[in-house]
Amino acid sequence: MLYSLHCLLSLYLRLCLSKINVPSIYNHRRFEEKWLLDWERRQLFQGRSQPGSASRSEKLYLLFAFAYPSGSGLHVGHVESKTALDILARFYRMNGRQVLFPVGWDAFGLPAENYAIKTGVHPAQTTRQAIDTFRRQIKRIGVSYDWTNEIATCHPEYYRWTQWLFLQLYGQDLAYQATGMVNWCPSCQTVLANEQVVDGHCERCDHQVVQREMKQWFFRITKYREELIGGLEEVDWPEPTKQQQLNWIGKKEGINVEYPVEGTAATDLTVNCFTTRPDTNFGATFVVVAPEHRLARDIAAGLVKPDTAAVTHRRQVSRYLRQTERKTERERQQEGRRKTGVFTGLYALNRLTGQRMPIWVSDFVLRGFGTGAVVGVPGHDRRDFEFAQTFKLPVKRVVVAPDGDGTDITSLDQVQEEAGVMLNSGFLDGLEISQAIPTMMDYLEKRGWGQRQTAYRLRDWLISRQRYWGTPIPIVYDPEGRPHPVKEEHLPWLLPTDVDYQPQGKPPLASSREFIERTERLYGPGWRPEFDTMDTFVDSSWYYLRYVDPRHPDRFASAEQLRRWLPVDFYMIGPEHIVLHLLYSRFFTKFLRDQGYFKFGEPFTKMRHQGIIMGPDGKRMSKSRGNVISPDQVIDKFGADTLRVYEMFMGPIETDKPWDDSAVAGVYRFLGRVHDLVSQAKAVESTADEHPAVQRKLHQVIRKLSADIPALKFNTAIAALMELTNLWEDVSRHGRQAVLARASLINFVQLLAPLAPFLAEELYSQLEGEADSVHLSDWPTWDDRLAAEPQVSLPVQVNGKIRAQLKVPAEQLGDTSQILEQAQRLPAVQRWLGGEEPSNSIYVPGRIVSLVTGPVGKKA
RNA sequence: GCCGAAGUGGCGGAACUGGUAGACGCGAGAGACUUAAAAUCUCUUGGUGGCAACACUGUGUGGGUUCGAGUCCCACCUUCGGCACCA
Repeated sequence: MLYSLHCLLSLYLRLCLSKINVPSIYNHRRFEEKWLLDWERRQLFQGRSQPGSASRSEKLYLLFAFAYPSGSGLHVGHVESKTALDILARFYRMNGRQVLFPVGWDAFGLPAENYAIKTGVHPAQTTRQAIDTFRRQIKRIGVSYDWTNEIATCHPEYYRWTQWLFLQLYGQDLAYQATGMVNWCPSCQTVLANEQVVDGHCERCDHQVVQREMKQWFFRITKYREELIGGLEEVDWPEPTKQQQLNWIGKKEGINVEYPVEGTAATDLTVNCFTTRPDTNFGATFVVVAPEHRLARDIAAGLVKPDTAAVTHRRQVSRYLRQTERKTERERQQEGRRKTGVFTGLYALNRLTGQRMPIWVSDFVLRGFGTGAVVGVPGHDRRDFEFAQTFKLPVKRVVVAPDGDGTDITSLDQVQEEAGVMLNSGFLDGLEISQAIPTMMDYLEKRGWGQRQTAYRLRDWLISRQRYWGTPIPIVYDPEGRPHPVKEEHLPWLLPTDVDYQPQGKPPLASSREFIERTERLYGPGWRPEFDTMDTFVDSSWYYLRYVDPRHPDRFASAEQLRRWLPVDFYMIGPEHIVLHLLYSRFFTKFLRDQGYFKFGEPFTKMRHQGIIMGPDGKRMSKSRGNVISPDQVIDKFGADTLRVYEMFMGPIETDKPWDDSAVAGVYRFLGRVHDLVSQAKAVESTADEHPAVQRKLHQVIRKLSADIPALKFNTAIAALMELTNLWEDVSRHGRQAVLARASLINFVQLLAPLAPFLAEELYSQLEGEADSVHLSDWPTWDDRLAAEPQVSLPVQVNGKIRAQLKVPAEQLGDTSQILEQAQRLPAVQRWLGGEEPSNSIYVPGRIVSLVTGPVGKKA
């Protein structure tokens, strides 16, 4: 019964379908899975040497940002950039390049550990599950990764080299221990990374985070700060990204000016202030030091005593230091720009003016930048002005603003920071700021009052984390507490498994008996391991090196493979959170180069960013908003090719764009038409018999895709394919009439291959049989002569407005005088010229004709 | 506040080096097929006026350069990212 009903239905359907023009027989389910298994079985993209013509020599290393396998799986935003890179990989393979396209997981990290604290499930288990999910989802979208060489940072075979890298840095004194301020959550009893501090509160328990001083491990990245600036000139990166790196390094040229300190019995006391604007020093009226500054501490400790009211000042300063120390991040943020501070009772002598400048302590001065002391020029620095206003300190004008305002400065908007001419400044009077700065620097240096100095914002990298799920720091302490490197033969220095990762106020590793016993067994009684693990940025900032030789047992990668593949030719990475990762990666690269492991100093030759795919509501996709689109849903309904082509068609890869369900259906329709068109196409005998317009379009499209794909302009590439399809359909009256030769049908399918690899493979197998793969075929070539339009329609402007079109055969496009004459004779042009002779005639070959009446050189 | 990016139809977007603004897709409207719906196909689709030919107008705002400006210059407005007392 059911069966006969089904038969009737399908018969009916077939009858209906035969009546309408294009019976859509495209069904992705029939073949996507099949080709996936086929590619895997034939190991099409595995290993680092693909089969193919002998010309496959030039290497191409394509790198996708290291992915953290989160528990919630992939969403369609991840698909975009993976697909983009996969298109490049497939395109370049077809173009004879030797392609390295590896995959791996940034598998250590907090989410898995937090989940473990909540549920008790071991992070290794959740991580493995998450990776399995990611792998399955990525395979489904047809990304041609080399899966046999997959890596994960949580595998001992990976992290032994992370530890090795630490030891190399340690050996060169670039890894060191120091006391530093860290974010401490009193409720969770643990240190938090900066990213875990949201609005001054703990990300997990919402408790206020406090600053706490702890002994920590640092990497001396600042050693490379100049090279990290200079190297940016060598690379092809988006300018804003370079700018962000520069801002982060924050190089500032200035001068340290030394002021004698007065008002105390000590005679040789000075205070050293860093400034980029010594030109305004005639306008300096006070000095401020950071609470951590030595002078402030000495006063609080009673080591430096002001001549007058010494006890009061000491008491006030030490109270202020205690207050600021106790301040939470939140309190500082809430304070905003409101200024606090106390007078020390001491004065700095401004030797330019002979004036005594009161020395204050205030926490708006940062200890980590410059000298931790600044000279206050309230007339020409907004911050200094606010401080002067709060504490009623004098304001003096030494620059006339470009608008000529030379009156007393009484409001913030009068504070002139940028441009102007000096006054009330002795020998600087009348000079522009830009000239006054070097003049003053020379003057101060000549007298020994100051010394030119460069300041940087970049600090050394704090890598210690009191966390479980990370790479153990390969350090052991002797019974006296002195650190020693773990011996290389003891690597990998395994992460213990018998730990209690509930927060207890000490690092989770401290709870492992095995870890301590292991250390004592290998190093002696009383020895203890380092209990901290490394920042996961350490793991993820050298992975691109391991990728070239992921199974090498004795080195992080062999010299041969490093030489062969690096540097990375193209890096695709999101625009957010890139500053640190890129700085760290570049730092490691420069370090290992200096150790002689390779020659290059910049790891990523070319880099581009992908945008964010927003939900259908135009907002960022998130679980709580309920606007997350999963690739699995889309693939189930429309197939992986539709998902890929749609995402590439949405717009430029680097911009943010919203998801649109009905546009997805549009792409599905397009692929359906392509499928039907090709699979039903009858071929003409030879390319000589092809329909000229379709043939021309095909060659134009081959040319366009050959340029658009390497330029990542996938949206216009797909539009071109649609145009070709539309034309082909029109001309062939929907697939019934042969218009192209077999060779051209194959070319069309090849154009499709990088973008819609499943459909292309299916159609290719119909045309060529199943023995070959379209993905191993050679990218089609075009013929410029066949692509040329035989006739061009030239717009003709009269006085700047288009009034007519002139049809010109292609071979006559170079004949300027004839074209101008013909254009002038067009009826519409005659009408608009109104009988006048043009005073100016312009012909831009192949583009436009422009005729102008009236006086030459003037607008009509 | 500072640094950066971007503003084009109802929507996503296209436009080479200053040379026909709106390719391609979505949506919408009308029609064909159908008992009907869906699907599919055909046509129309920036705005205003006109039966039409056609004209005017139009790329955030206001100026400018040019035969010609979405594109270049100046000023401003808006939105989105990043940093945030960095001397």
